[in-house]
Amino acid sequence: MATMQRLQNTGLELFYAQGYYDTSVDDILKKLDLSKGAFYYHFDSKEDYFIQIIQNLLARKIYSTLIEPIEGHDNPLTLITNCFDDAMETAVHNEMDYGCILSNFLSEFNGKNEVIMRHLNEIVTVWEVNLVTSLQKGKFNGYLDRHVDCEAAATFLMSSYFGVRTLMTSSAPSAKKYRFMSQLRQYFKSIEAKHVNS
Amino acid sequence: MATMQRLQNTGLELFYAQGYYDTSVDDILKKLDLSKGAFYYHFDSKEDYFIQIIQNLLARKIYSTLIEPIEGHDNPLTLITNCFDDAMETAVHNEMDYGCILSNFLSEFNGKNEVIMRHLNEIVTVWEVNLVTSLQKGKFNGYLDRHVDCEAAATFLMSSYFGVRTLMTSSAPSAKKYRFMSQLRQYFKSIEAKHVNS
DNA sequence: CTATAAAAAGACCACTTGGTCGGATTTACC
DNA sequence: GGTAAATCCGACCAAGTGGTCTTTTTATAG
Repeated sequence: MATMQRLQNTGLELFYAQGYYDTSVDDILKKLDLSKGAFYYHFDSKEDYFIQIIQNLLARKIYSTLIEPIEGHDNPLTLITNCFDDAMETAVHNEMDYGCILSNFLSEFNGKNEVIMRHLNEIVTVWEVNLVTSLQKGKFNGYLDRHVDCEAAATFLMSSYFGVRTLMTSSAPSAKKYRFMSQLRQYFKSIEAKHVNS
Repeated sequence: MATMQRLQNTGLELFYAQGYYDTSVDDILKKLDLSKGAFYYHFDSKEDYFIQIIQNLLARKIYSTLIEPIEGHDNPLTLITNCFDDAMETAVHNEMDYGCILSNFLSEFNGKNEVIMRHLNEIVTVWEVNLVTSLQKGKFNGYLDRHVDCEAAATFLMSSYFGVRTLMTSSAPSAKKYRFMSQLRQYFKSIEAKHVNS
């Protein structure tokens, strides 16, 4: 694999595990047995390096785990339920789970680095837009109650997901997941279309 | 005010705004016009310093804003609604809002410092216990539906609050708050007691 | 084989980090 | 006033930080 790819991959790994400010360029270089020269040949600075990681790796990761799974014409509530369940199940079985990458970076850079924040917020917006669209389509297709505020629902869903991933890291992730999912279903039941059929 | 108090106060301030690892002892000392000697006379280390801040300031702060307001014999759903609304309203009007302190620290120290994590988790647990108790009492008093899983509801509430506070920092905090609250009420409507009266 | 550029090495730099320590200065108390 | 303890100062240290720069290796095309 090309040096640049390896640098980005282990960069994301370490930044996720230790945070951006607590991970030095030397840490990454040591792990890959590379030199300063190799690093600064490919990247202008640590910040430039991180931004490229965001765009190349983080954005795709969020897309494949949180956005792509909810695209489709089925009931969005079902899709979202399964999507969250899958994502959390992966976290439960991951011994090195440190919460939602995106959420962690948001709180790490908030108020400290505007440039990086813009890139992170872009990803958040993409997720939000896709969620809203999915919910609106679901409403149009008769899965959701007509009175549901889709923007509000999207915000609520994103919030709860970010939060539960943080909470899962503190203790008993499996129990947290189970409890969260039960209440998510409860919430979904309250916004799904009341079937006036039969 | 005593030096030790000043150190702890501005310490919490800076750690909240810039994060623990990106705030140096010198930063704090410079802001207070104090010397290294003063600092290390009062505290053994930066970590010891932070732990004392957690126990003396953070714990009280969480208690007064998130725990104490939901104690009482009224409808817990109303109390929680008002509590969250107040906390978020304060954040909206705070130009220097960086999200929920507790949530931020959790994601910063997760997987990096077990000692500090234990102290943070303790606060989380206290919050959780109080929420569960409050909900159970509400169920007993006929405010909540009999089938509600109070532990699960507490996890869900904590998650969503942590998450929305993170989301609020990225953009449009006021809108995020409004949307969040509307869906929180929606959720609460689904777990409140179905009044079979009249 | 050779010329040329891409890629990587690693010594080096100025600066910051958490932490130490001997001494100076306040403060409290007899 | 004297004295002892509490408080604080600030020079100093080793280890690390992001970043630069010259040199060497490696690949590639003629």
